[in-house]
Amino acid sequence: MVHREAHARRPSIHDVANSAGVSAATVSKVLQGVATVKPENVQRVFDAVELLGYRVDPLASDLRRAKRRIIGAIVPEFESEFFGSVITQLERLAEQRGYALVAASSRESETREKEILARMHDWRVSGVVLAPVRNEHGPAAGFMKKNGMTGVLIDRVLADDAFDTVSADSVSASAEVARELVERGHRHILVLGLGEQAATVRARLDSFRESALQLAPDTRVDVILSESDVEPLRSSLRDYFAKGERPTAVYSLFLRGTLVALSEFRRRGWHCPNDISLVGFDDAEWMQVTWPAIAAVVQPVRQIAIEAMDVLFRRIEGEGGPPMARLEPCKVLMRESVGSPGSGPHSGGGKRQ
Amino acid sequence: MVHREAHARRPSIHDVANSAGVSAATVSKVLQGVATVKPENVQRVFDAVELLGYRVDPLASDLRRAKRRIIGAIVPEFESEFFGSVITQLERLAEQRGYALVAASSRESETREKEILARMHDWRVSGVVLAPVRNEHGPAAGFMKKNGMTGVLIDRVLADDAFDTVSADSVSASAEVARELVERGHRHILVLGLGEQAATVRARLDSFRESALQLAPDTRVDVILSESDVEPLRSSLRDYFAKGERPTAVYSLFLRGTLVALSEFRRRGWHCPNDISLVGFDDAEWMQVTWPAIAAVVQPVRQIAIEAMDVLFRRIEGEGGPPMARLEPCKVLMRESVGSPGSGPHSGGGKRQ
DNA sequence: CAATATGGAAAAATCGATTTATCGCTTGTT
DNA sequence: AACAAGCGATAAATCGATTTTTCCATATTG
Repeated sequence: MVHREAHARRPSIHDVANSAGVSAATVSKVLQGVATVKPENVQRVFDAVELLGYRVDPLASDLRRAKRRIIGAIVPEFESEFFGSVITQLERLAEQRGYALVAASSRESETREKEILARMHDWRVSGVVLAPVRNEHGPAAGFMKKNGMTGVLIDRVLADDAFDTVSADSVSASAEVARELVERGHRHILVLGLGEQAATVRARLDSFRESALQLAPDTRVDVILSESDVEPLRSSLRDYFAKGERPTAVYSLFLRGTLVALSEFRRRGWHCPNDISLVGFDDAEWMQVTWPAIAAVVQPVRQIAIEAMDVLFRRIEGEGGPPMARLEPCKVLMRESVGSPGSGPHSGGGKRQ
Repeated sequence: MVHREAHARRPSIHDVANSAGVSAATVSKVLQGVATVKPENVQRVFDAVELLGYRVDPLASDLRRAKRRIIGAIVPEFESEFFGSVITQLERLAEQRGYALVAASSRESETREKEILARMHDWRVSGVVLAPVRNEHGPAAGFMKKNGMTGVLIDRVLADDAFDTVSADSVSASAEVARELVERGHRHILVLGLGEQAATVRARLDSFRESALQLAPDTRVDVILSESDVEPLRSSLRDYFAKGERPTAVYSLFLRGTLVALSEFRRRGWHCPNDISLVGFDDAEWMQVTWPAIAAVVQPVRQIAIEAMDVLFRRIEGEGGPPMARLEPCKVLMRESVGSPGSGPHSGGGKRQ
């Protein structure tokens, strides 16, 4: 009985109107809950909707309404746990407000980032949550500003004078990591960072160094800045160790750095935490099950998403005022990969001189 | 000079028409490359487009065209590397064909899966790539069939009589894992599977068992089927070991199982591969850098995405014929977590009796 | 009882495009 | 010179909704 409907055209509001014996305008009003419709007609419309299995076409609807109930989200990649959960949370929050989330990945390219943004502008999205590849000054942000788009920048950003920003308070977290390491006796620490996002990385770095030096002025902090690709990173690290450098701890400011550090340790036969300690910025599910469990700074993903959506919707609803820069606190989980220096075979034997 | 444009309404095709001194129809034709327009007018239109910064509204355009150039993608979660790359690839392929990809996550809920599908139907997407939470017989697939949507099912599916399917050839891969383990001397193997996706898991299991028994009839294959949540899985595994079971190898059919197995080993002080060997279905970036590197079955993500999009677009373009079921070959990477049994302290001491 | 107010619904305009039908003008044919 | 054909372009219809305007009854008022 329902069979022949399978391939028929979907019913439009006019089909419903015909079936109910009223005008399309009345159907629209009923579905939007306008009160000035006779109860009898309301019933007829609902019956017709039921009978035909009608559902409004949100895109056609939005076309007339001028603003589209779509939020765009742009992240550098889908593959990571972090951005994966960011998208999940944003999706949840957008849907809660009756908006659809359209997600896209810039694949770590600023050019693509701008193209995607242009496409979202074509789609007339109501707002955009952008996790920029690099920082808040990229071409994408420029595009948004130029075209008067409303948007929020998250993650790899500092305070900005054009957009609201929400990010993890990696500065405080880095200070805390410094404290944890120094208190355990580490005085020679290597920090791994991404060279591309100058300002944010610098902030973390400065915070880390300052905090470490304040607690123990004789602390030596080495820094390797690299790209996100595995290979260049790996070779910088290899060169560094080949020079004979023997830090007692490594703090990686990004996930892939943690991974590469770990694999370099492995290649050299060093074990955490006996030979060297390791802390990574950004947590991952595997870190707590490997041996040793890897210490990590956990970003408040959920909170970042909530705040971002919150401020975004306030702007969409027309709230004015200067851009706000939110920093959400991180949690620092000191797991087994961190210990005191000097207990392992390698650091015991050949102390840095 | 561009300042006051910032907050103005976006130019429509009529604005371009006015500016160029032609009709909207002509503008449309020029932008679509229809040849029957005087070169002079073509130029005027392009100039006006340039001047106003006009871009077509793809949604309004699609409204008239009847079919929308949108592909929907539904995956159980965004957080995993696997589905993350699936989405990335699908996005790439859709864009290549001039379509936009709209991705959503079902968050491992069949109810939500169906709701999302309904929403995509509301959006009048041209096609859907669905990675079902459970299998090809869920309510979502039913919905698609009932509403005559064109779609491809991927990942957790077997051949289906209503939809094209593309998935990793986990059956052959499982047989290969069985061979690798048996050849190394393993005769007591524990397999961890997800209980929810009965058919697919059963297929892998049967293939594994059959292959193992054929090579060594005295092989014992234990099975634990669990949900995807960490805790129930962990406790089943714990109970199993508490009973005194001492398999020499574990083959986990899903990523989280691998993770949990690893953490249980750790808790008990067992090391891979000396005390027990471990192979996981599904590879992850961290697996090759931890110690030991974890052996894994690598799914052909890229190939799955390519084939899925390929058949999807053929169907969109109207190609008929019976549904096809594609299986893409996996790669089995035997890393350090796999060895021969009987060399480690625990298995050497208390052999299973 | 005529004039006005009002409630409810239909008709028409609109959103931003595409597509079809139509029209005016030039050119070619006889 | 008259008519058909063809080219280019425009007007109008359309997609599926929402919103504004109009309209017809009935109810209220003077």
